[in-house]
Amino acid sequence: MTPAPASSAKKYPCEKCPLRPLGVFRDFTSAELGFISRFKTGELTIDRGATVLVEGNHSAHLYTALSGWGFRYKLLPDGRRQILNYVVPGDLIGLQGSLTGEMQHSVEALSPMMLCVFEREQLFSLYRNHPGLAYDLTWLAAREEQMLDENLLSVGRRSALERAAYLIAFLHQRARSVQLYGKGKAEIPITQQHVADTLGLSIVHTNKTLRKLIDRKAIRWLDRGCEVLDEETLCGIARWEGLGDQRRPLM
Amino acid sequence: MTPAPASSAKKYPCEKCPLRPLGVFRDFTSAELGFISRFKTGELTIDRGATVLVEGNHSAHLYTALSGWGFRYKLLPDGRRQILNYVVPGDLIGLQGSLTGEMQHSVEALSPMMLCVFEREQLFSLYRNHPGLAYDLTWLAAREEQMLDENLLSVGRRSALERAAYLIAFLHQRARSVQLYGKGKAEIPITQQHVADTLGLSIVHTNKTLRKLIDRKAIRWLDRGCEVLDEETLCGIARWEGLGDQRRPLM
DNA sequence: CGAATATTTGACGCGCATCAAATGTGGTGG
DNA sequence: CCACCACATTTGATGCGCGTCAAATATTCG
Repeated sequence: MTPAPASSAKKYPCEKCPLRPLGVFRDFTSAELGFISRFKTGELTIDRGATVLVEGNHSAHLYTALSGWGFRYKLLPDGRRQILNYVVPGDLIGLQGSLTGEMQHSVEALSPMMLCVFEREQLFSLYRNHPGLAYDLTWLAAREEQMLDENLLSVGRRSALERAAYLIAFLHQRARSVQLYGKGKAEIPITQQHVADTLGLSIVHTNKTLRKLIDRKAIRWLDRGCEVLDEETLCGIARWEGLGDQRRPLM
Repeated sequence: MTPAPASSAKKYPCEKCPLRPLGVFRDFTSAELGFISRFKTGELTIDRGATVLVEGNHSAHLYTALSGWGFRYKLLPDGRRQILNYVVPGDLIGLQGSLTGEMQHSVEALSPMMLCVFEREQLFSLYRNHPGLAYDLTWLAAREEQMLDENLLSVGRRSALERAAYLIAFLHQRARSVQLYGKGKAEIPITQQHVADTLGLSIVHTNKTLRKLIDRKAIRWLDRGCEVLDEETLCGIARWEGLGDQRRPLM
C-alpha cells in the first residue's frame, strides 16, 4: 500500500531536470537549484493504480511529480469517493500533510509515474535559507486552492454537461502546459468512473453525459482515456475562460 | 464597491490583540509580533453586506479578520453563485490574490466585520526576515485547502441532509474555536440562501432539508440565523469527525 | 404603513440515481 | 494461442431527489 522507500540513485538530477526548461516554469538562481538538488533525496517510480499517500497517514516525505498522471481523493466511511484534483508533472504532492502533520486525502497514480522525493525535515531549512523558495511553496498552495475553488463552483453550480466539459477542458489545458502529451495522440488516461467521482455524478449518468460531448465531436472516448477534439466547444459549454498561463515555480 | 482605504489609527494594536490570547493560536516571539505590528498598517470596519474583495481585482492589501463573519464566493456569468468557504476571526483574506496577482473570488461580510490591513508589498520582507511567519502563511494556505477538500467532498458526494448537517456543524465548530459566540446565544448569521449557495442546492429544497434538522431538534432557525442545539446529531448525520483542534498561526 | 427581504409550503416535472444486463477489451494463466 | 476473468463502456427501464414555478406568510426597515 505504502510506496517503497525512495532509491537514492538519481536518474534525473535537478541540474538535468526535464521539466525545468519547459518555459512554463520560472527561472531559478543557481543557489536555489543547488538547494533543491540537495533537498531531493531520491526518485520514486510507481505503477498505475499505486497509492502515493494515504489519508490519515503521517508522511515523512513530500513529492514533485516528474512524469505521469495522478489524482487526489477523499472517501466517506461507506466508500463514496470524491476526486478533489488531478496531479500532473510539476505538481507538489503532500505539502498539506507535511505542514499540518497528517494527510487528509489520498493520492493515486493514473498512469506510471516518476516522483522526486523530498524530506519533510528539510522544509524548515528551506524556509530559513531560501525565502524565494518559501514564497514559491505558498504560491503553489494558493494555486491549488484556486483550482479547488473552480472545481467546487463546478460541482456545486454547473449542470452535468457543463461540469463534464469543464473538467475535460481543464485537464487538457493542464496537460498541454507541461507537454504531457508528447507527440502521440493527446490522451487523458482516466476512466468514466474517475470522471463520475470528480463531478459528483453516477457512472451511468456520466456515460450519458459524455455521449453528448462525443456526439458533438468535442471529444473522443478511447478505452481508459479521453481525447480532446474541440477545446473551444468544451470551454463554451462550461462558460469557462481557461487557465491563465502565468509562469509558475517548480520544486 | 471597493472598500475605503484603511485608516491608520489602530484601535487594536497587535500587542493588545484580542484574538491572540485565545489559546487556539500559537505563541509568537516578540520579534515576530514586532514585525506583524509593523506589517499591519490599519484597520477596516465594514457593514454586513459590504464587499471586501472582488473577483478580477488586483488588490494591494491582504487582511486578517478580527471580528465578525464573512464568506468567499465565485459567480458564473449568468449569476449562479457558489460559496466556497466562510471567514471567521483569525482567517486570512486575500492571500491568493496577493501571490498570484489577481483575485479569483470575492469576499463579502455576513455581519459587521473588523479587519486588520496588511500591505502586499511587505510580504517579500516577511519571507526574507521571518521564516517562521512565512511557514505560517503556507500553513494557513494548506489549511484553507483542507477545508475546501472537505467541502468538495460534501457537495460532490453527500446527500442534501448530510450536506446541511455537515455545513452547520462545521461553522459551529469554527465559531466556537475562536469564541465568536460570546456569551449570548450561539447564532450563525446566515440566510437559507447562503446555505443553498454553499451546498449547491435550490433555496426551496434547502428550506425543506433544514426543516428536517429542525424537526429532529438538531438546530433552531431564527431570522437570518441558525442556532445549533445538538452538535452530536449533526456530526452523526454527516458522518463527520469534526475539525482537529490543533493550534494555528495568526497573522 | 409600504417595500424589500426571508421563510415557508404545495404542485409538478426533470435530471440524475439506481437496478439490470448486454457488450466490448485487456490481462493472465494454462 | 486461447479461455477465461476482471474491468470498462453502453443501454434501457424505473423512480426518487431536487429544481422550478407559484403564492402565502412573516419580519425588518425606512
